[in-house]
Amino acid sequence: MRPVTFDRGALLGESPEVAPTLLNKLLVHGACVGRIVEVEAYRADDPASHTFRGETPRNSVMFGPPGHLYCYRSYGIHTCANIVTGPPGDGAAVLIRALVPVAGVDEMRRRRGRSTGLADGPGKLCQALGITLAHNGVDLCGPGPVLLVDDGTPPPGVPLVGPRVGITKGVDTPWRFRVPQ
DNA sequence: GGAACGATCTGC
DNA sequence: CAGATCGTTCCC
Repeated sequence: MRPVTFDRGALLGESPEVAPTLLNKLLVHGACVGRIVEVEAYRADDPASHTFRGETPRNSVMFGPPGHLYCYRSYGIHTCANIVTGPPGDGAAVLIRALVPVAGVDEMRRRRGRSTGLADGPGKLCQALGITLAHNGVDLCGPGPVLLVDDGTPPPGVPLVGPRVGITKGVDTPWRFRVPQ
């Protein structure tokens, strides 16, 4: 199958159901391409979500249409990237937690200042791909600088499932999904 | 107006 | 294991 930008309609379901279907899709910025291998689901009725207490200037993109990129600053230092899911008004998204580098590895190494551990964390992958807060709100279904691409690789039949990490509320909700191995 | 708290990463 | 580092949110 020829690589195509992701079908926005496939993002309209509930965040925890959509999240595992995003595994093995490609995130593209310029020459840099990474395969999504770990994600977490967040939604508005979820105390761990940025949207739990309603819309604010920071999280407004999460209340917009699906297929857009929600970027935020974490711990005052890192940028993290989410794919907005559900219909407008839902306040749901899928956090991209890890990528496997596919192309543009030299550029990723240069941005990261190291040769390994390029994109195995939500802050690391944004640095590797050059995703910043300036990309908040861009349409991943195109046209735009950052794209979500389906190259025909299916998601794993049985993803690894577990609790989300780095949060203090909703810690028992198993909405973290990974490609096995 | 101010203080507390992170959906993290790195180096010690 | 603790420091870095700063925007967002909430409370006074």
